Amino acid sequence: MRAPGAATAVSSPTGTQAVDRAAQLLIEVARHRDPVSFAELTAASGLAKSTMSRLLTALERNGLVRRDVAGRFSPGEVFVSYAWRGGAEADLISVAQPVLARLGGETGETVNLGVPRDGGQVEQIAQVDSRYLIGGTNWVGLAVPLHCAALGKVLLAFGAAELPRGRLEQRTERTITSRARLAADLAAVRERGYAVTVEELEPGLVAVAAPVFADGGTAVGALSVSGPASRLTGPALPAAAASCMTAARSLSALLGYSPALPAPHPQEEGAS
Amino acid sequence: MRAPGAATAVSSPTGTQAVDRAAQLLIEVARHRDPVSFAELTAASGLAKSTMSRLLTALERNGLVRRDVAGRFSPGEVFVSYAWRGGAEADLISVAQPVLARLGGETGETVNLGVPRDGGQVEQIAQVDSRYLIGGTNWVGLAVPLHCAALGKVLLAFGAAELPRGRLEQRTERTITSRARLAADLAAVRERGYAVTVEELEPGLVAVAAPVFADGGTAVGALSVSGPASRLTGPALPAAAASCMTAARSLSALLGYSPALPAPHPQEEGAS
DNA sequence: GAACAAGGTTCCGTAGTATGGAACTAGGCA
DNA sequence: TGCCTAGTTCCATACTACGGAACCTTGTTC
Repeated sequence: MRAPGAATAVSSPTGTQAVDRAAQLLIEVARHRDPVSFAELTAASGLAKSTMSRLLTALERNGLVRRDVAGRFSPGEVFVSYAWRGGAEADLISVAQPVLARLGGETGETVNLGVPRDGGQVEQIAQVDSRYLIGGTNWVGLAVPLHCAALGKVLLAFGAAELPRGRLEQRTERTITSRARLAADLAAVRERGYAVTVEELEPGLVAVAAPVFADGGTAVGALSVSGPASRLTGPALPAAAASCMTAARSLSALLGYSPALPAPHPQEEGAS
Repeated sequence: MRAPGAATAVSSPTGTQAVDRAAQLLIEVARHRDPVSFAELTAASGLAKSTMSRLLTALERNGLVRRDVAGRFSPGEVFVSYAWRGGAEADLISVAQPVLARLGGETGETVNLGVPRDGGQVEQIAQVDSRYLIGGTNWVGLAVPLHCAALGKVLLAFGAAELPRGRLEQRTERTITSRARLAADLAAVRERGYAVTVEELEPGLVAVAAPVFADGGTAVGALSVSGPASRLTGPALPAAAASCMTAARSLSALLGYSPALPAPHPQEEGAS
């Protein structure tokens, strides 16, 4: 049990070497979009072939990974079953909660996590309330049109949602209802990295939002900071946006997104 | 390291005791719809508290489980990230492939795996071809209306899809276009456990389909056997249906569905 | 068609690591 | 305040996981 050529001495006096190694293996497999080969895993972990073989066999026996005919590994039934079970949204909320709370603490404004819904809408699935007396009411469960919400614009800009056909509803006099103007706005969103809506959804309501990426660079949701136009004005707006982007990046990192790899240009073809 | 009171002697000379135990723990957590408590896990596994504590800490450290404020455990970021990444469909296909192959071998007819799609359609995502010269062409990627496909009827009957608004398209003269008649048919589907379409989608095409449940009893897809009306007639039809149901049950079991628990009545309120 | 190479599995002696009991700590309750 | 439940840390023990080497299987080269 000497570890002479081990890649990095983990220096963990935890008493769970085997489990840790197996867990890392599992993560490696789960992270990859395509099946991973035995050799790749061996190289990545720096473990002996024999150890790899034992660990992978154990994971396979338990249904945590599967081995295709070519001998490459993908996530097993346990993962597939989990994904189809549909409980992932509830778990996303609790993964996100601490991040939301911190963003709320920083800005003092209403914070929301939004995900795309069928029918060209975005639904708020988690919220932290404003610390002010005047602020957002409870929006959890509420779905609003994509084109006039900061959350929605982010989802559109980063390819997490598509605009429905038909006319764009004019919620206020400042709502963008021209697809051309919206496309230009979305380009700006991609450029800046965040979206802004100023009284486009409701008079007096201002919001900023930033994208949340899952592993692999897919945008899966967005984080927003909303408040009354009276407070979110002047320098407060970009400040809130900066906090929002930082929080969104933290959440993305929690979901395994490594910003190092691709580039924040997931969707070039524009929105629908 | 004696295992005196161990629940069941695993009798595994595999050399991966710790990993196996951790894997079982992880599965236990992933299977449950609600967070699981430390005590429940200890009881379920029969392990010592100290061992549990170490294993759970290791899993938590690696992001495979999370611990909420009450100390209960849910699947961790690795699972959440996997689920949102969207690769689960590709994995479902490969999990299902062996089951499809066996069903194809048994019946000789075209076998398909279908999942619900937006817009009231069902898409075939995997297929095994008929062994006959006349049989289904390649339907993978093809989406058809729910109400006139056996796969679609199953999805409707078991709550995996909803009928879209608007008129039901009349594909053939035998297509069911009355919502009342369809509802009656769906009730029969629930009763029998499988759906049948006789020339309702295309003249000469007969199909049977049975539901696939994921862990927790949610219907996530359906398995079908299709062939020309000339072959799938008389006793061949219920025979194919029986094989189809058996295969669907196998696949459900692979996905962690335990038929023992609830009851095959996931949706009482009818379709849409 | 035989020798070779690559990729994985099995075997095996070793000692490091995981083990369970007990002691310990932290809350909740009366 | 003291008891009780729930979980973590400590520790000596010996079992389990370790890595190297031999072995097997499959595909490739000449």
